[in-house]
Amino acid sequence: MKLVSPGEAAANTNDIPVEAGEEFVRIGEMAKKYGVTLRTLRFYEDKGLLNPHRDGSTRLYTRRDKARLKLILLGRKVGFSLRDVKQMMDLYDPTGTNTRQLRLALDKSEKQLARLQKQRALIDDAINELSASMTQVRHMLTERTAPQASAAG
Amino acid sequence: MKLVSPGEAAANTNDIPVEAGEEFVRIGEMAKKYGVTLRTLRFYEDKGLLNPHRDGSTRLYTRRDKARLKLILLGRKVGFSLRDVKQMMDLYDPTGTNTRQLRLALDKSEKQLARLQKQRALIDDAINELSASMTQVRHMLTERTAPQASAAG
DNA sequence: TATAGAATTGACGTAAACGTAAAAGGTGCG
DNA sequence: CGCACCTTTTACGTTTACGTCAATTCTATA
Repeated sequence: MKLVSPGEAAANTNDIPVEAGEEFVRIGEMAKKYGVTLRTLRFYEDKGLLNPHRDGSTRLYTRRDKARLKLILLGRKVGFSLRDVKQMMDLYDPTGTNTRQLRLALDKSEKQLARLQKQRALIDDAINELSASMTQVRHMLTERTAPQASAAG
Repeated sequence: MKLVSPGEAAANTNDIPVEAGEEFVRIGEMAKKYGVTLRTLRFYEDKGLLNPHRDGSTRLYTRRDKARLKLILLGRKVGFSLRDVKQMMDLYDPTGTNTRQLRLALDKSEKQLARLQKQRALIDDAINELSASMTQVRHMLTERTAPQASAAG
């Protein structure tokens, strides 16, 4: 199988397919296009999140893989683990309504949303405590008075 | 060295010191009092954050150790690493004004505050994105129409 | 004394998401 | 032809803060 001519923004010596319908991309361009490393793409594949075609041993990514990768990255952005993402994607059925998949996604999303809100609360707490102790420390730095138990060992 | 009579809220078979001035506490009570595990206390010691006395091989914690532990827990609460905490505590000098220590603490605190605020921003982003995609999914679940690229694989 | 509970050290395991090195195969360009 | 790149697989390393045994010892109490 032979690939076609070099693409647009490619720093690739090898051939790159940017032709018509079948759009094959190799790992290098794929990585650049989505701001991930080669290692990451191979890792995702190893975890069953991606399944690029092969030309011999060379990975060839299609827009299907791109869509999946987008989902993975979105999932990670909102705090899902790769396992969660995989679990949701594994339910995908191109022939159905994907009700089960959607329900699972919604379920996980609700839980994740709760986690995120809890996290935000924790961070707010931390910010407040930290600010308070910073005030303390500043006092101790300006006034040379009685030391509180704020930054001493 | 012999310890004294059992303490207040102790489920301890062994002796526990709750006498006058010198207040020695063993690892079990220490852990309960601060809501950490034995493993944690030993770990902190291993990392040089705590230095309890010893009765033979038995660790004996004083209020000095309690103060340090409080600081460690506060540090962790606001997101400092144990290394940071140690670095700050190592500068403690009971004979001086601890200016260096305080400055370092303030410095680290400012950076940590920035990190926390960045984190909060990220979490807010995540919450927004997640909420949006949840809305999408809900739509897809109620209407059986054209599937967007939101939860499909 | 037997037993239960507390303590000790040592050392491997865990989680997540890759990083990084190694050793090697393919390929176009000059 | 050979170099410069791209790619491959394998596999150990990293980070942080402990968890989880395991084997052993110490002590007090029944």
